[in-house]
Amino acid sequence: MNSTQDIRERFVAAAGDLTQTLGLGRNIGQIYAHIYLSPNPQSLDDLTASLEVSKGSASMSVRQLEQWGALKKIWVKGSRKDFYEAGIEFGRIIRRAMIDMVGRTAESADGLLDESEVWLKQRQNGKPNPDLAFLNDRFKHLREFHSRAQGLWNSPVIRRLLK
Amino acid sequence: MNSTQDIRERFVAAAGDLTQTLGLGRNIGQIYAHIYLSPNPQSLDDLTASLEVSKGSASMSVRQLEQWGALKKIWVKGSRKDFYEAGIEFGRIIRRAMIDMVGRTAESADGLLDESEVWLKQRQNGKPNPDLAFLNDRFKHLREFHSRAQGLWNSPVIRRLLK
DNA sequence: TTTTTCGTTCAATACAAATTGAACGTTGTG
DNA sequence: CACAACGTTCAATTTGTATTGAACGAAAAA
Repeated sequence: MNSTQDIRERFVAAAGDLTQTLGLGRNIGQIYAHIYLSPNPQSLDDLTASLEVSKGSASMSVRQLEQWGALKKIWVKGSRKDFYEAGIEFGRIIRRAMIDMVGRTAESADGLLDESEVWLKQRQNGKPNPDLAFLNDRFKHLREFHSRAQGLWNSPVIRRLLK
Repeated sequence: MNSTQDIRERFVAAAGDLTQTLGLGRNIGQIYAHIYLSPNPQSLDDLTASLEVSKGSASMSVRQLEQWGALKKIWVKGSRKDFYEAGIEFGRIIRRAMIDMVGRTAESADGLLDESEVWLKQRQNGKPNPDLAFLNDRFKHLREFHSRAQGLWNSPVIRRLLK
């Protein structure tokens, strides 16, 4: 490694790989890493120049990162461009990103569980049914884990990190 | 919903959607959900019949789920097929899956951080350099979060859930 | 032995999502 | 006014990866 620029590029690449494996694209990670390691606020054109991404992609990525609190828009007098600097509260950022990504799907799964348990209760009057009993066990097990996970998510320990 | 089979199918679909948005394919979620909700151990052929997936895909998905402890191979006398039943320790499963997926990438990022800090220290002798100082701050910030995250990951609260 | 029944592999394919870039609306500028 | 400098949008394209299916090897059955 010869210059600070080399370090930056390696971090940008690493962050890109990370967000890639996480299912977000490469640009998200690269753009955030670049701005996080830049002393000065960066404009869209800075991004398209430093990283090699299209302006459209930069615009969309920046907006998403902004929604997660990962970037903040900065006013710079004398220029009518939008500049961005990095938010550094990783915990809050991660929390918002997770909610944004799996939130809807998870909630829909929760709803299905509720619905299924109601349906099951309505059918548990008559003669004993092994199949219904088995499903009932599974749903109970799901509920227990869901409850524990919910509790953990709201626990002080987690809140301290993801605050 | 008219029968237990309908419920199963809806859960299979929901699980497929969930693993899809998580970046794993649909099959992983569908296969696990199907076996989780099946009173009897299931063979590869059962899977290709119930869900509509190829045998190759079922074989690979089952192996991955097995590595995460999400499925256990069961011997059934009289048949030379492999049968599987569901592991129900979600916490352990999730933990293993996370390590398996982001582990390598995260470790490589850790290594880069170590490497960069060493490099930075070597250059911090001479005259004060604002650029180096800024990078130093960022690395320090990264280290702090990394340390907190590491601590949380190994905390009793988390271990209780992901055990 | 030959034949069938398994599970596995991997190159080809299909699919979903990320990325592009041209066209557009808006707002400042000369 | 016309023109330039922005950021945004979205259909088209590219990219990454999940999924397929034919070919294969192993092991039991006939």
